[in-house]
Amino acid sequence: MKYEHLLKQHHLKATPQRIAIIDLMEHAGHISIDELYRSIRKSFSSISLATLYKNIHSMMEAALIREVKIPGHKARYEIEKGSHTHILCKACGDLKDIPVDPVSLVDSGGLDTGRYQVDDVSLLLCGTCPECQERQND
Amino acid sequence: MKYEHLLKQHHLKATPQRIAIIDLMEHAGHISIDELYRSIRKSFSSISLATLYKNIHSMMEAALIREVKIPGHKARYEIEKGSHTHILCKACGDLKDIPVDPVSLVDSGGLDTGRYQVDDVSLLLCGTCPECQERQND
DNA sequence: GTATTTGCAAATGATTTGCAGTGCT
DNA sequence: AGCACTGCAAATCATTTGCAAATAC
Repeated sequence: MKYEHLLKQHHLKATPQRIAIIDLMEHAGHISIDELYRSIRKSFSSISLATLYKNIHSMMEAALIREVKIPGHKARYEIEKGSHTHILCKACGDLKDIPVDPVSLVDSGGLDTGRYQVDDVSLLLCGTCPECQERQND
Repeated sequence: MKYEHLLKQHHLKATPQRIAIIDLMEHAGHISIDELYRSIRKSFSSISLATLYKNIHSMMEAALIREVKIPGHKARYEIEKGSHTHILCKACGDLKDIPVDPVSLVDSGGLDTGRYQVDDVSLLLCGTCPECQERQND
């Protein structure tokens, strides 16, 4: 199983609980703790919230997943997969990825970062998705 | 008093508590609820945490302040003053503004936002500040 | 004068912790 | 076998709420 390998790469034991977490996260894209809890219980009814929290924590330490924080929303989590941009619909709350590397955008924009050594950039666009735009025209 | 005017512009009553909150926020730049609470009590010892929460909430609704969320940190709040960029030092947690408008950066970068209607952009750089870089060279 | 705001205390919600038992490697 | 992980319950921390008294306009 591929997730087993992914976990071991990051020096974490491959428990069924962790595999289920990664599996759901992979398919949901971005997911909050309580969405994760509700979904995971459908296939793994004995899992506890504490286990979820502990694993989210250790997987973040191991840099296997990443926390995405958005004003006005709960934190969501995504599998770490290189620098990309997020776009949020303020109306329906949907969050999507855009395959644009913010690092190169900042570099090409010639942004002056003073004497800071910058190693990570996050970019979030907020607006209205096509579906919600239509809905608002009623 | 200028803050009184600012509050009324946003249709909020100018109470001493609110003026003190804005005053501190203006000077601190970005501040979390509990930093705010600890600081504000020095000059306004009777203020309650509930009042702080209620006011942060109404000032956000009135778009007088803005919430800044950062992975691994508590939310901080800043006075709303046009689009700008944030830079965070991972080592000391210090957060600064950079006078660069992310909207124009995105526009000039020709980023494809599909059929989204984008009206707000936030950009966060993470790295190490000059002071912490030196400290790490010991 | 009226509607809003404040501060308290209690309620709720979110996250963390300790520990005994279980399971991965 | 040994150490890390799980699940439970309890502890802690963060935020919200209800309400009576105070205050802005």
